[in-house]
Amino acid sequence: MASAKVAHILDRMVRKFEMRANLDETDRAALYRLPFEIRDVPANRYIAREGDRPPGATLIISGLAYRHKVTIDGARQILSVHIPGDFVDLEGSLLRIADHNVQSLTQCEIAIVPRAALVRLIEQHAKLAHAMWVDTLIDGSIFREWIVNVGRRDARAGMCHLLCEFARRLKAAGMAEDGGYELPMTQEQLADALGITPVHVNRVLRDLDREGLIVRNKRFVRVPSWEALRKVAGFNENYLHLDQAALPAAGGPNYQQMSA
Amino acid sequence: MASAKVAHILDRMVRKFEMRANLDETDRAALYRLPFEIRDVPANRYIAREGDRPPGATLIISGLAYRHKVTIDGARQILSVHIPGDFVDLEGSLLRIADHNVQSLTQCEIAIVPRAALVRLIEQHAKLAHAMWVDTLIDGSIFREWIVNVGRRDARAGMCHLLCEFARRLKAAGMAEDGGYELPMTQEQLADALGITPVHVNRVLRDLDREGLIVRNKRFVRVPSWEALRKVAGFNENYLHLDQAALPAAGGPNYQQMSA
DNA sequence: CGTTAGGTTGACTTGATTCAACAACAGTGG
DNA sequence: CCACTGTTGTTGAATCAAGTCAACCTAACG
Repeated sequence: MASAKVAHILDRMVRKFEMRANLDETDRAALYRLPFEIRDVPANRYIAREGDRPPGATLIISGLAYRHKVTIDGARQILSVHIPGDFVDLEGSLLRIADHNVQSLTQCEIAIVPRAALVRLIEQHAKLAHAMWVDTLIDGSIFREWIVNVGRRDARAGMCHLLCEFARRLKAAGMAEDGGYELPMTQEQLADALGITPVHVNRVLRDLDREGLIVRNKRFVRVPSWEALRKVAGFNENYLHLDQAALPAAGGPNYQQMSA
Repeated sequence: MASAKVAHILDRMVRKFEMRANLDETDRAALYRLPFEIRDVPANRYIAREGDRPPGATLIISGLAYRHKVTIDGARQILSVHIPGDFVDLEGSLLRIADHNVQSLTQCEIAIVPRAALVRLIEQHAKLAHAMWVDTLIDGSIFREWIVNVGRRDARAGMCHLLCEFARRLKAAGMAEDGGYELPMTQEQLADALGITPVHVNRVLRDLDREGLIVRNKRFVRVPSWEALRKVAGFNENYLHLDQAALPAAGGPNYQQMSA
């Protein structure tokens, strides 16, 4: 396929799904043939709202976005942060109703894929459906880790864990160097991700800085020792399933070994 | 199919997946033809362990089970509670490695479905794969609500929310009357689900009881006014997606209306 | 009938919140 | 170019929700 040779706006997404299942050339071509509409979104705009039934699924092309919910008394909880290549509301297309909000974190380019096209795609390409399902499973795994992060880690450990997760995911996406990265969130957003107050975020970051666990320069965070940070966080990256290569088909070459 | 006529051990699971996609007779038959091995599990036993690669997926036939993770310093966080008809570790079969533990809450009957059979099933029955995927999406939605529950609700509201969720899910599964239900967890387990201490759980329950929001008799919880409890919890059941009927196929009768 | 798991309560401590003030900075418009 | 404005970040002091520690109670069970 010619489209695979030149840089394409859907490349990141395709590359991700290639890691989630054994796609063949037909699958890849179908992905590249998906219709979509590109939209530029300024920072902090709603992309989908709880209760909505959006017209299509949203794919992040560039920039970052996050999911969140707001409690009855107005407190916000951030649920996840998404990077280019992520679909942020498959739920909206496959479930009846969106159960959470999606908002742009930075300025974003997004692609809206009409629900009809997406549904057809997964009906006609079992491997792609499988890849997306696996993606949903990994999302679930990350949600679980976040439950632990807000439920059972104190602010300090929780913050370090969040920093480790960002680092690892941004690096895997080729968006961060080893030395550190641009933290894409305000302290208020960090607070809403950790289930604490912005004031406390500030104090925790200050203390981490004083201890030398991180070095801040504006929003750029340099980490002198990942080992030290991971230790404070109790960070184990298994839950990100970054190694998730495609599973062999039933009866395939690795199959015996796996069921043993 | 004869097997659909008499009570069958897989009925609950089949009924659930029927709600998740438009299954046809072939799909249903394939589900009933799944090979499995029944196992009796006493309360509080590990069913799967973090880091494991279990030989198959575990389906709960009777009893309750829960997922949990343990932090580096030994604190436990419960991630979800599962009822009969739920697969509790599809992750184990579709991802490389289990990222959390699964334990029986009460005495359980479980069915172990060999990974091979499951993989074949989803390769040969796109609708079943779709149903399971939708199920994974709903699991994800519940995880998100739990992030909110531990992150942004105080102990009192969190407890009420948990009580509402159990009530609603148990009722949907025909396992609770309107008046109340047998709370299946110890106070320590409730604490681990809410990210607080057992002592505090005790005090919160005592206060709710004193206020008349709940009436306790051993572990049986009677709720005089669901309305009142929902209000304290800020409970909105959307996230459970209980109405999740099967989505129409692309081009099906409801399709126009939906993409409009 | 002792043993153990689960539940209950009080006294004290602590991690995090609240409130309030102020500093740094970017963008905007006169 | 500078004053004005809003957002983000920073800090101290007081307060509070939840944690800790420790004692004791109750029911189930071999």
